[in-house]
Amino acid sequence: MAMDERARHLLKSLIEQHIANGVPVGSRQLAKGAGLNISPATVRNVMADLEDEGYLISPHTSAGRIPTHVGYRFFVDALLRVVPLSPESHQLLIHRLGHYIPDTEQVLHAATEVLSELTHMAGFVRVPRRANRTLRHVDFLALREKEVLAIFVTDKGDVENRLIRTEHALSAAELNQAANFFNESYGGRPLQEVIQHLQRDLQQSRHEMDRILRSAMELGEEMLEEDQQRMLIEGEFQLLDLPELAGSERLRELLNAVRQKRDLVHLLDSSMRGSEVRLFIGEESGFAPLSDCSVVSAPYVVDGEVLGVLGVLGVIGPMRMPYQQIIPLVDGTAHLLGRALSQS
Amino acid sequence: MAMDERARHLLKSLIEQHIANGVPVGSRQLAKGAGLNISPATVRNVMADLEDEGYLISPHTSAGRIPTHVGYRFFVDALLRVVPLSPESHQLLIHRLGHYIPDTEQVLHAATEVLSELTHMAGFVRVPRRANRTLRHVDFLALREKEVLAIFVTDKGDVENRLIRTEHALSAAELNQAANFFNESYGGRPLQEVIQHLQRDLQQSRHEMDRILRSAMELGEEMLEEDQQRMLIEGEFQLLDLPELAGSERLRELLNAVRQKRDLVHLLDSSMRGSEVRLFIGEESGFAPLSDCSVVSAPYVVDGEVLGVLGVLGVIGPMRMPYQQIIPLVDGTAHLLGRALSQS
DNA sequence: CCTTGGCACTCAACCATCAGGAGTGCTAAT
DNA sequence: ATTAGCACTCCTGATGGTTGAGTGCCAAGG
Repeated sequence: MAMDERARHLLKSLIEQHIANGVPVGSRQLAKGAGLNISPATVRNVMADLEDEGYLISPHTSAGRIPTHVGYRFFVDALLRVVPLSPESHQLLIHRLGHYIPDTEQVLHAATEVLSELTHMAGFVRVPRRANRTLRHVDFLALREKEVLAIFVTDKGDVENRLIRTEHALSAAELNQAANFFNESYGGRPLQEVIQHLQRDLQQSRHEMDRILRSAMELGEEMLEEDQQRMLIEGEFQLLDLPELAGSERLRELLNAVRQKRDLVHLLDSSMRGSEVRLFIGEESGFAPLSDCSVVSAPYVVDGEVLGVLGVLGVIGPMRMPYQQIIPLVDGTAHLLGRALSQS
Repeated sequence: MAMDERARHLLKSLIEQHIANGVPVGSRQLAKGAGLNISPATVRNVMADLEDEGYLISPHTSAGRIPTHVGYRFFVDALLRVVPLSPESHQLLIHRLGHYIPDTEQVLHAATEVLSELTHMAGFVRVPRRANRTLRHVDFLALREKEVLAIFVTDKGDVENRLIRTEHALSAAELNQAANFFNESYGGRPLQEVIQHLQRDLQQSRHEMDRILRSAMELGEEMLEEDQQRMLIEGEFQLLDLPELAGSERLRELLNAVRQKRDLVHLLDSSMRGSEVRLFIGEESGFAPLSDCSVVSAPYVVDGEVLGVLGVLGVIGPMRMPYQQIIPLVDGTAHLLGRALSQS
């Protein structure tokens, strides 16, 4: 059964009130706040219906009603009118992300921080996948007697390094030769391809220099793996003073879960397809510690949609969050971050 | 006035009981627990004296007594007998830090984690100062049209990189030449010296290539500065379920302070001189958010005392912590970490 | 049929009261 | 100097009544 126009209005008003105050909303309050000229009794009838249909729930007999996650979902899908970003927020965003900063890390960090600051919730930025990186340059340096430092550089400017122990001392000349070989054979080729090649070629080889190459290959693998997992999070502590979560146990779990990041990363990667803001409200995330929270995420695109690189960012907060403002904020941040990382 | 032998014993017993249970200790309890054959009334007299002298305090009229930070200080200085590390803990330490891992970051991380795990408190490791690093190698790579990636490597295997925008496109040959010049002029020289030199030489120059060198110099400066501030912290959340801090406000402050790290770093650097475990109990740290906490820290030495490198590590927890076990644990971790980082 | 006032009912929150227990300080006797 | 005894304080938990917000249902009125 389709919902009554009036019922929709009341639901909307109820959720807005609850978002604003955080307390359950009663019929008297709602009747007044909704601006319709109807009595609390009528409102009660409507509320009872909404409860039957799963949009509302009553914490206990004599305490108004609060939205369920189904209610919130209906609210954001059908009732919510997103407001444009406030000028101050927009200014701040531009100021922090609007101009070119060459260091990727720094930009990602700035984005995480600004999300957390403006929303007073936990902000996160998933480090973009760079599956299509190509190898730009490799160096092998002899640091001490039997230690070689391998340095990998990709065309995107990612640099990764690792110390490798060797069984015999290797001369600078030998290492140079190996690096040259590496650069000539693999320079400019996709990292993934490089690794596959190496994996085949070095299968049985036992030569010392090949051991170095193999270690180097492992390093390359790490580079691909690592950013599979990386995610910046800022402002988790803001979650500490959300009254709805304040009760001990769940909060600990949540913070730990956020710290672990693993499942979170999973959840978010699924939301990377598509180019719109996405919401996970309460249980919708299918991830227990987040049952009381909502996640608002948006993918961002670096260097064009086709060959480009994708990432996700967003915020984690209570279900009761001001979606009208949070959504455009997350959206705007995603656009700006994408642009900041794209500029050549 | 020197403290009575019996008073000392009672103070010791009281603090031990309080550390074990977390609740204020009354005269009856204490009389029983101390093993002396005296009545609660006598104990009360002694306790009253100890309170007058500032070692104890009574939360309210009819609730036993708890130690003040002065009491704890006297306890650890004069009464505490440190027990040797438990075999299990020792095993775990050895397992996690006992063998050589070439990657410094990884070792530091492992140490932080193991501190937090074994103590159930927040563990931290201050990244060692490497003021005496020398420059090992420099690379300049043209990534895109007008972007140069500068890579610095020190003799200790630290690698740092930064993207530099240039006004004109520079050829690979030009960059190579610059890098060669750099490596030949400065390779093997202390980083600090390199920077000073560059600062003098590049003062007025406006040539594009010199701009790159100047950017490179700034990168070098960052390398020196950065690890001035760096510190790893793990397990802050463990502090969440300390009943004594559970009360909201202070905890938020503490977590934020820990997050900021700045003042903490200050505090710890002061404790780096000397080679022993050091304790800051409650207000002693002179750092408000830590008023309810104790910090147990120990310096660690990498590559020998004279030319070596110094760092600090330790834990942050409630004043009421089992010092007898925490102290040797922090001490042991410091030794092992020092050794793990020293092995060639 | 929808709306509304009325009414009985429920329940959390607040408050006061009370008993019990732990602990203290003081005093007087040993 | 030690200790038993005692009066006193204060926290804690249980009990119970009151209040106020809110509900559900019903019956009357548009």
